[in-house]
Amino acid sequence: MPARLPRSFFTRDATVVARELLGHTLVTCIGGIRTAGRITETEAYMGADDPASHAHRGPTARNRALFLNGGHAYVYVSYGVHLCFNVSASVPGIGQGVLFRAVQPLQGLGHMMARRGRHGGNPLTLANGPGKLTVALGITMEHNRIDLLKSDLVMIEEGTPLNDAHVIATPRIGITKAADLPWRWVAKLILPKNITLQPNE
DNA sequence: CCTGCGATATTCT
DNA sequence: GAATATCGCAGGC
Repeated sequence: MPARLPRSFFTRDATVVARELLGHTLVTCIGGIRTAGRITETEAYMGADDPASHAHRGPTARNRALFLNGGHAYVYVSYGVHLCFNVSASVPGIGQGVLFRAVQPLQGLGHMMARRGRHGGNPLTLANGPGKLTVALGITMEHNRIDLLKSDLVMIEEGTPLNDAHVIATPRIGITKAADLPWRWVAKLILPKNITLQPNE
């Protein structure tokens, strides 16, 4: 079993954590079922200085997890329907975090497919979005605020880091404020449909 | 292939 | 009342 990423990985700025998370492994062990995915798409939210961040206006009942020490889970309901999974970054009192937007299924494929129901048939679209990823991995609001370095339910294990040659930085998705900042990172070999490679890339 | 829209928690005006 | 860190469906081409 690979080692977990250490606390010092998560206590840095969210922009650094988001970039460095690519290639590592998001693991859940829920109901005795181990599922895992390679992290392929992340976004950084820089807290007080970032108008697109949930933490921009300070702590609330919902966003409290973002202000915990780096390495804690922040799970929230998006558009009243979907769950999104984040990890807190930086140090206690600073509301930074990283949104997980996509993973490549690695372990427990059958369980992920079952959790996704009739949409689980295609491995390429099993966990390629923030709402899909939480369903596939079995993440719920019960996992909000847990410490990913201590919990046996949700954890981040060491994988294979990606070189800059294999990573693209782009603007974040679905936001209107600070929409020009390139704080979304995507593993190049698994490109979302709205990205196209140039011939010399 | 594409575009429009419903669902509806939480926060802000 | 309006906006939002989304997804899947319906319908048109």
